[in-house]
Amino acid sequence: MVGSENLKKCPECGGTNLYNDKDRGEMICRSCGLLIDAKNISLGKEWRDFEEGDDSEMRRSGAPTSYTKYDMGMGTSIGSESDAFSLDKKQRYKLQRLKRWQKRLSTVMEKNLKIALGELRRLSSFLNLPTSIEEEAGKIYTEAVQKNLVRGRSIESVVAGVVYAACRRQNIPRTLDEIAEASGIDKKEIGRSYRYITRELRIKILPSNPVDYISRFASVLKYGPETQSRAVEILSQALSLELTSGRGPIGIAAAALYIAGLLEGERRTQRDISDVSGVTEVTIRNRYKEIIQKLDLEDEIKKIKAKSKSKEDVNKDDVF
DNA sequence: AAGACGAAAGTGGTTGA
DNA sequence: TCAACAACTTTCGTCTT
Repeated sequence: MVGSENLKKCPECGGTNLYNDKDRGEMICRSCGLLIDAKNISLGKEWRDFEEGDDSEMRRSGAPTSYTKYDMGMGTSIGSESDAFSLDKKQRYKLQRLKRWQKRLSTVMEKNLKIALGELRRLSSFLNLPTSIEEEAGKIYTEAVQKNLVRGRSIESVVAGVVYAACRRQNIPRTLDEIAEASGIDKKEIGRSYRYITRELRIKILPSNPVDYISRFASVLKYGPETQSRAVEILSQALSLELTSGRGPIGIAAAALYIAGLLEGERRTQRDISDVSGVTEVTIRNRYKEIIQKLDLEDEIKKIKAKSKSKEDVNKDDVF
């Protein structure tokens, strides 16, 4: 069973060496780096069994458990009627109390989870996130509810924060701005919930890698594949020179793209890049300056600017 | 006129006493 | 808990293309 994805061609370079990154829900051309189809949403875990022969391993009854179902597809209740007969008075009382507690807890929690998971579903489909992220976000949210971390803040803001965290965890970062726009929640509010939840649940999140932003920004800005790979190259050099420590990864990615655009003759204004990336022109300029200094690109850029200038002159001559 | 540049003041978060 | 601090933003004037 050869997947049909192998038959597709890259619209940019015509190459057939495509890489279907299921975790990210992205299709990437291996020869030119073009992001082909970001909406190619993966279904995450494959739980069906297509191997011939012994399929008993994979046979299931019922739906797969999922954190995006509020009770993971299962219900739990403490004790049954018949249990109580085998217990003495004291134990029976204890059991009753437990049952009452569970009922109260679970109804409050379930109500919360139902709303939250609905919102989560809406958000992640709006943002075109793969189900693996929805799963992880659901899992984190469930934990947060169990530890009473949602109290005092809106369900929506916590969901947004949790989605942000899940994206970061899977190295498919979305900017806070994007999530803010999709959820209608203030950026600061999302950041607050995000920090609170990750701190309280001790979720380890590595600082995001600027490279993770390149393909998305580049495709919105309609940069060609050469520019993209040039930007990645610039990034890795900047990374090894430790230009990046303590700096916001988005600003670095934006600057690398800006520089790559200059070098490859695909000029975009700082404003364009600023709009897409959500960092200001000032920050792009600052990173830009730092990077071209440390990478000795100043001369090269001067040359290119001079060249484009002389080209304009030539064009003027042509007119007359 | 639009884009690029940079100074100055303001914002929100982190850190360390 | 508070102040110092770094990164980033906002705003604005100036220079360049």
